[in-house]
Amino acid sequence: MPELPEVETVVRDLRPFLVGRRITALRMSRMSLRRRWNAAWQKRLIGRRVCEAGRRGKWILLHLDDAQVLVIHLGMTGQLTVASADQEPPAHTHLVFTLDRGQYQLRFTDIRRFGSATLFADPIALEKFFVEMGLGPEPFVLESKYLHERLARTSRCLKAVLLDQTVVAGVGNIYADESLFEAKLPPTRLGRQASRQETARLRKAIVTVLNRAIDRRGSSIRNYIGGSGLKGEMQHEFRVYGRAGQPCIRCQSAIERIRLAGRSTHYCPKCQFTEE
DNA sequence: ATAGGCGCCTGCTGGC
DNA sequence: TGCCAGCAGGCGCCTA
Repeated sequence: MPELPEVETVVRDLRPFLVGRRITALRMSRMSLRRRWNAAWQKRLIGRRVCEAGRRGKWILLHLDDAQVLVIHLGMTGQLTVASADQEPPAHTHLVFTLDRGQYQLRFTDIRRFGSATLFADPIALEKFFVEMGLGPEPFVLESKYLHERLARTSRCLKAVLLDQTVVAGVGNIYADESLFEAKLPPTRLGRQASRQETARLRKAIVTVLNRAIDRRGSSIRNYIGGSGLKGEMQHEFRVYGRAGQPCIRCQSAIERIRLAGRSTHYCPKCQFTEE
């Protein structure tokens, strides 16, 4: 579910509630998450104060006062929220952090359990983790020259490349489709067939689409909610995602849906295939 | 080395 | 009404 705009919204929502707060207790479910939660981490977290909330790609970073970093990935159905302790946590809540005197809780809920929670000793260990997985640059500092180099050496289609977190961090299935529409490029075009001009258009489109989605607090299709429990509004402004059969907003052609890179892919068969 | 496919999970929807 | 297939915003691992 959550791509960069949703994760950014969660972080922005959580920041004022979390920064300066101390973790005084931690309760966890027996269900394992994708990256298995280590029971020994409990001891390392109690008594720590949150000093910063950040994001890298789709990863949420909670920096603690002793340099440890609690890293959370929302997978497909993850929710990270701060809520009053007197309201019952929803089903599938796997981690509950009591804050300060217990009036508020930080909760990690994840129906499908594709998400994860990991604790790193310090920012250096975290950086090593990102380097080892080859996490690509943030879209907002993505350079067209770099993107063109990455595209030039692959025979995968543009859709597959955009989903690859080692090329650019944070784009997922929705915003890949929306970015390709914005750039007027076919999702099926091979990476190495993309010209410099098209690459520049694509880079710009990604930034435009992600910023618009952040302004709308992300997309809530089924499970997504922000850090304060509020839904996003971007789903009302999709131009291709989930619009198969409906008219293109630019040329009225029916939006098509195919399977690409194992994912449902939406595009306009006319204006994304017309040479600029 | 690269690219495609499957598995991991649960819940919901639509067709029969 | 009930059942079952198919689908869902992600990623890691395996194989060819």
